[in-house]
Amino acid sequence: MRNFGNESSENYLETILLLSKKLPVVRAVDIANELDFAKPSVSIAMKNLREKELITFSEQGFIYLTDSGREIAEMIYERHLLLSAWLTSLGVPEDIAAQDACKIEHVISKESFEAIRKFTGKGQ
Amino acid sequence: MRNFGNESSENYLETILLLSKKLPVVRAVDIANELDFAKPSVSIAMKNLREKELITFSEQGFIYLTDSGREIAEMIYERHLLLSAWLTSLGVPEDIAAQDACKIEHVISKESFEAIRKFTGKGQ
DNA sequence: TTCTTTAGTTAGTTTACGCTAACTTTCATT
DNA sequence: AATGAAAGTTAGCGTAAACTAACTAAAGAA
Repeated sequence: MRNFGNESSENYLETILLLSKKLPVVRAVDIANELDFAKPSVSIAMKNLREKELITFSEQGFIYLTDSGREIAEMIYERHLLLSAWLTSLGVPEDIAAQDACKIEHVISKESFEAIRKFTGKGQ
Repeated sequence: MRNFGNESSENYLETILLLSKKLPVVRAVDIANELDFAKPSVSIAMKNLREKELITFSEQGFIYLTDSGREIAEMIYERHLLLSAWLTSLGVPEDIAAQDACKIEHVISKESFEAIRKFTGKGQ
């Protein structure tokens, strides 16, 4: 039952990807606002992500995904989109579907996700 | 992203229900063996569950679900069975389906679970 | 130029939830 | 009766990940 540490990191990476689609640059404070976390929480999380080489900082402190960070972020984001679309198609209200997708996306196996993808026919 | 404390408790309650179907009585050590946790971890978890009035202890130290504990345990167990059957039906290997169900069952909303149940037609 | 706001960091706290080491109690066997 | 295994508990540790308080540094406005 113990947290193995991936979930929180995955969530930050996904949020960075999301914000990079909406904003010209991503700063720690943007992430804090998006996730409704305190600034120091984000600051420390970014330090950890940088140590794991999943993000880099520009001179001005802007945050960018590395290749490996982007790979994780895109995987999670894809899961998020597919899972929430799927739940919505089953009649779950959009906001609840999104919330659930946000949880499931971090715990589901590759195998199960691929099975759902094939099943929903939204493959590749 | 913080753990709000339910997941671990739910898992213990589900395990107690499961063991009560297999064994004449359930002891802390049986739970420790089933979950592959150390005895003190279970001891402390049981103290917490008792404080929340989700289990009781007999004189001999046997563990029983209260009505509210059983309600949670049965809800989670039902989710487990349905989710793993569903994933298996999509072609996910049984052990992986069971593992995933074990995670998803704790984070999915009532709404989404009911939607899946209706969809799979195994409802009520 | 000085003052204020904004962004980021550092230090230290909290809660959850695993763990080991070491203790007691009970019970069975020699 | 003594030994030893099994069950449970207590005390204390470690880690993850959030938090607040309080600092620095940069940038804009009076």
